[in-house]
Amino acid sequence: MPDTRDIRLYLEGLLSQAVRSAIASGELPDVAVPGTAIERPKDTANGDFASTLPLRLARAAMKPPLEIAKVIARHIAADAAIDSPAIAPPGFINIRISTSFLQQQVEHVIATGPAYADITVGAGKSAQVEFVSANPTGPLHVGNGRGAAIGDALASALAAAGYRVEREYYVNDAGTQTDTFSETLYARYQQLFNRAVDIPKDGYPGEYMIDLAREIKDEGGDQFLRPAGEPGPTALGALGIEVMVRHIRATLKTFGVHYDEWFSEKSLYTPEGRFDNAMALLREHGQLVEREGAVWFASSELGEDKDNVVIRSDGRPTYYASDIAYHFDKFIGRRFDLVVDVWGADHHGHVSRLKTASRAVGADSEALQVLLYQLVTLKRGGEIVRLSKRGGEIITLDELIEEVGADAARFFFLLRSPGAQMEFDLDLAKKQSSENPVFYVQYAHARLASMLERAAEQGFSPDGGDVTLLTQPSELALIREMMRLTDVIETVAQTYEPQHLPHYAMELANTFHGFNDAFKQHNDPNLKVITEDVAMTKARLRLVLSAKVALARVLNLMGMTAPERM
RNA sequence: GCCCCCGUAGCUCAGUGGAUAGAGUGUCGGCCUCCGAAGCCGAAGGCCCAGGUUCGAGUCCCGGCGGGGGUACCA
Repeated sequence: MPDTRDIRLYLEGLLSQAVRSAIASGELPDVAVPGTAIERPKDTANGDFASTLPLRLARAAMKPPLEIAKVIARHIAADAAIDSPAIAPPGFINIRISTSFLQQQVEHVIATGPAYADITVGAGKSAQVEFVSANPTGPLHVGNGRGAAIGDALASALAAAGYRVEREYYVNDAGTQTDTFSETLYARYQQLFNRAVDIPKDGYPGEYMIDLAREIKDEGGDQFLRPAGEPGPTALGALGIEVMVRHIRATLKTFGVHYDEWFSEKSLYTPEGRFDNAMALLREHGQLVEREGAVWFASSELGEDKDNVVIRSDGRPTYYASDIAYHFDKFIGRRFDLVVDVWGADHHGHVSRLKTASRAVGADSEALQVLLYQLVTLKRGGEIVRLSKRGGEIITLDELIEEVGADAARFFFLLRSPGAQMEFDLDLAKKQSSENPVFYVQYAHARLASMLERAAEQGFSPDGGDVTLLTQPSELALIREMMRLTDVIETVAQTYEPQHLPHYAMELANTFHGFNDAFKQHNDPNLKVITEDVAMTKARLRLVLSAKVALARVLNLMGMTAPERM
């Protein structure tokens, strides 16, 4: 018998066998059969799975869809995993999973444990998810938090889907923003020694630059001070970046994000390094042209609106050039099968030309996926604040975590689809109350945990429970809901949209609460988990244990904790 | 101007071309002598406008309207 992971494939097999059988018997004309025939009906009253195949075949078969449905349904072989199929107008075949199959899934979930719902669609391919990658010229802000939550959950989902996943942060420690940062830092540093200097016009006005200068002064004294009027030492800028990266790492660690690789932009520029390699390759292809004293990538010949500068007339490479070299390293150097870049939507103008450039240096055209997330609007006390790193006042990710906690922040960030602008209501996220949906899910986990604990106190253990005793609608509904996690993981891995995780988590929690309170609703104490019926109690504890495993898994995928008590 | 994202319930948002469009929150009404009321059950309330494709459109296409973002030898 199949299990949760392959039930859909199994049913598709049964279905296509039935179609072949119907054709062989002459009851169905020999027509081409489209794939992906099994879906999930919205309303489970219509079954656990359904096929619209008859509707799709109707035209080619020249028969009414309902009639086709009848024929195919009749040819579906009897199988222990399903009850006999039903048909519904205008031409659905509805399939209900058998009770014994559902019961067995409790054992399946418990047996697979923390790996429950792992699937194999990734087929062991290597995938890299690069996310946040904010310039180390300031602290992470709330918008970066959205990128962090999305990227990390996506990476987890891809891993669950069977990819070998690496998480990466691209550190922009080269380029003009770094220079501006260094100049600002040196100005702040000099101010601490009572020199009357202003920060550069396009510099970073934020207060954190003063804190950073002070931190460096406290550690290193006046060693970076140069005679008045002279530029600051390059070592100061480098140290500033280093400290800033340290702060960013600390913030992300608090947020529960762990990277496999912190990739330095500067490392692309070693002699004969990636930058040289990538540019040499483009030059070989005749795709670099010199014009107006600068070097341009002839991207318009590859379908872009216009050419883009890769090396400025002053000899310094552009950000675009760095990114070409960086992606050359990802695809050609490190040979990732799939690369997902998670970017803020303000970078969207860059997507097309990066894809073009990646292809030009030899990457497979489908291998680069850029996931854009729209900007975050903050709301506090009804006031709407736009996020801007350049503006003096920002709300940092640290402050957000401090205020609402990492779990709540992650949940809220994930709840919205990346493509939608989101409003982050600080007042709501702060509330440690029932208005806050994040607690709903964690509360369910805590109740599952305490139920097992309470049972243990009374001498009951799930060990040896007989799952075939689980026949109540509320019990079977909970199992059905647990089974959906594999579908959710597959969807996230295919669409790169992790909002399905929190939504599923809420539904699973809701189904559990329904199961848990069924005895109240039906006013039937026999529906309680812990009763005097020892066999029934053990069976239900087994279900509770499996539900806890499933809920913990989805919380874990979202990077949230699964509390034993709250 | 051109390009991208978004318009779904009072509010914040889900919704792989399929069956009666969902959740949270808010409003109203029930439920603690009951394994955790951070909970459960119920009610009211909605697809921006106008065409098209399809057996079938919230979903795809065209055109409007509205909000946001981009269009640098910034990143």
